[in-house]
Amino acid sequence: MDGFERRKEQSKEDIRRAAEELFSKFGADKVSVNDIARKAGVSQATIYNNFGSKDELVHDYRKSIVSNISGRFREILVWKKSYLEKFQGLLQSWIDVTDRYNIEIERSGTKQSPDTIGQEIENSFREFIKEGKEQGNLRTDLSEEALTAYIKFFQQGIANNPEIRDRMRRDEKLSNGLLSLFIYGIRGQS
Amino acid sequence: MDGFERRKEQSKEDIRRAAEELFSKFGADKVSVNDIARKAGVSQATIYNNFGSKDELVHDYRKSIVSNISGRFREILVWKKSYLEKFQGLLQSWIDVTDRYNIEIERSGTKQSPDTIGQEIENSFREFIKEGKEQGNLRTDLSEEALTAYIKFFQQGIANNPEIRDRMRRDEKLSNGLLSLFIYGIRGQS
Amino acid sequence: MDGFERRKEQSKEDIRRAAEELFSKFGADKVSVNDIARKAGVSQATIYNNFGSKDELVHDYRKSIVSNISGRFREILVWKKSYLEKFQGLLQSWIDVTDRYNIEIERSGTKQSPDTIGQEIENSFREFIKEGKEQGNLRTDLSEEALTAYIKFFQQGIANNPEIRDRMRRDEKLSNGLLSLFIYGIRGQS
Amino acid sequence: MDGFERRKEQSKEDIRRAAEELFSKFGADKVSVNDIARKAGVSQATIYNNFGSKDELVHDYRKSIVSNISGRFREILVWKKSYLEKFQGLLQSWIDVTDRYNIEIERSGTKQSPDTIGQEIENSFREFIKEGKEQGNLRTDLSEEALTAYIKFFQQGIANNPEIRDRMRRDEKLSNGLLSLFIYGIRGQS
DNA sequence: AATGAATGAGGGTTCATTCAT
DNA sequence: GATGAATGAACCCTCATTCAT
Repeated sequence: MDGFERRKEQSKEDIRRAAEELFSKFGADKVSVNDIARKAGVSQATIYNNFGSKDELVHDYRKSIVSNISGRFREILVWKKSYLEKFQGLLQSWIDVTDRYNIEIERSGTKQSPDTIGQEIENSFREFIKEGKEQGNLRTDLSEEALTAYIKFFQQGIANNPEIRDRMRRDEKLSNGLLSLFIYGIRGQS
Repeated sequence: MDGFERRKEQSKEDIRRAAEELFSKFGADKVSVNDIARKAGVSQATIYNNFGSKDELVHDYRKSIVSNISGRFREILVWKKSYLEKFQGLLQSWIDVTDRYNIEIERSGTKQSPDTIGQEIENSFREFIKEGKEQGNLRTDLSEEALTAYIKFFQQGIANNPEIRDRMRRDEKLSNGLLSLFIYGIRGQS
Repeated sequence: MDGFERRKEQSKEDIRRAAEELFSKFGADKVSVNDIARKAGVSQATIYNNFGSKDELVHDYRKSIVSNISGRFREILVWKKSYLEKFQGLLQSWIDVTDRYNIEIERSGTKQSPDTIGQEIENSFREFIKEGKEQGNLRTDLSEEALTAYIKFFQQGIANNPEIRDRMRRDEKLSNGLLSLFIYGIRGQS
Repeated sequence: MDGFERRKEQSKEDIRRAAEELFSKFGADKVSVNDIARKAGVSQATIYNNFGSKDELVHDYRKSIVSNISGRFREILVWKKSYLEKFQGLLQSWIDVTDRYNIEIERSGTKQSPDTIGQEIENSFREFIKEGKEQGNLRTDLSEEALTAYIKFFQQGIANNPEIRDRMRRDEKLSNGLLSLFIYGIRGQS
């Protein structure tokens, strides 16, 4: 990659970074192309040269999240550890990614592109659930559907509540408590 | 209240109703003041005379949700039924309200007002948890904080996933499955 | 019409007038909404309030031309005068309208709306041709198609050549010459 | 001409060709420099290196039309054929060129350069008219001005109405009809 | 000499808000 | 008190043009 390409990649990366920061802070809807341009130190036109449209920029942003998550999750799923430890790993990964991107769980019902992020997570967890059931780590009396929804609630809950994420990081008791709740429910281990 | 004031209240109520319908259908961001005015059959200016700004109209909308929820929850909390039945009642209420208002979980980081809706729900549940612990219906080994977060995840999960709400309504197994998961977690009843 | 409506109509008429002047001078493509707004002494938004889009404003402009022409032509077609005098009348009308609007003959082949102006003129002339043939004022050895095209060339020729229009107005000899050419062609009266 | 210059000329010719194709298809206004660059397989900057500005490129395009027409016309004017046949030849040439370049008749009032194409045609025809008058093929009772305008109307009529050109090519009767009209006018040969 | 990248100026359009009546 | 009309600021996007390499 010579000087030219480096410069282009530099700009593109600057834009990406600026977009990431702003999108994650305020949500893509609230961020204008102008905002991003200012933050990246380029003109609006440069953004269009590099990404074509705001939509594509948002797309790129979401794709980068997905790829980030996918990578982390794939790694964890092959860990040689206990099911619980893996689950903790997934949760921690999820918290990290969520924190970084301040992911918005997209509302369905709009004409937006499908929620690729949620989809990716769901797929990963689905595999995890199958494994858990097979290995006797999960209840077998419930449908995959119910388990998926349950896990989804957790995952989204973490995504949507930064203040809880915050407290989890500082307060291990809360972290463990939630994990325990997840595993044993509100009734607790008998 | 004389004729004038009655008419004024009439307009105000029309606006409120129009706003509610549109906000709940498309989200406050996607609805313009003009949209509301047309739907309410008044001029935009009338909206400003009555509410001062769009922000205040949104505020009003959110407050009406809160008061709606509060009422329902207060009723349920004094039911003479089992803890579980009450919980089911709360959940159902929450689903109903969520469906009606298509509640958006507000993101922090913006200059918006604090998430009054979530706050209200949280308060109600906090009381419910206290009661549950006292009556031995909930694990006592976990902090109120953890339990609150857990319940919040559930509540938001239902709010944010209309397709799951939908399936719950049609498929009692899923509904019961999720309730069971909530109560006993993924490990299941021992 | 009270003060309110008058004000609105005032603005709308101002905008129309400004648009007409600019469109006719530079062509709709070269005129921006901002140009019109400045000339009309209103904000761009006002134009959108009144016309919805630039396209509709252009539409309105073209429709007003058509209706202007139509009226004039209809009047002339019922004149109790000789065929030639009528033709002169039509031509003069056409020159006047063309001068006022500096009509662009739209290029076919683009996705623009059909050339309603040309269409209207053509219709009027078609009727005129039929009458001329019936009354023995026009050659009957030629197809209506050929005659229509011939007349169209004349009409467009006048539209597209302001400098000729100009000279025609000042120099009756040219005017009569062209009329004679139209009637007897380059060979001349035998 | 060494390798460098040859390559430069190559680029320049590529650009010209691309511009011609696009201008003639969509009109100079609707074609962006980028469009041309992509089609020519060069960078936008190369276009500026070779032509200085888009305006000059348009200029160049129009000049090439003029030179094309001029050449054809000059050839025809020295034909050893009847006046009518020559006229037919001119007309046919004009149709061909018009079809190839999809010539736009420029509107006055803009800051564009004068209509060089029309000017060139006019000059050619002026000569032709002089010849026609001298040889008794044209009426002598009319000013050169009127005759020129008459011919111009025809020429522009053909340029501006592709659908008529089309029908002329397929339907010899229309073609002959128009020629006859041109020669004998609407009154017809006595 | 050719290029990839960047840009300023301007395009059409929307919207929350204000103001004269 | 309600309204019709008007508006400034912002939004996304395009394009002719320039400049470092």
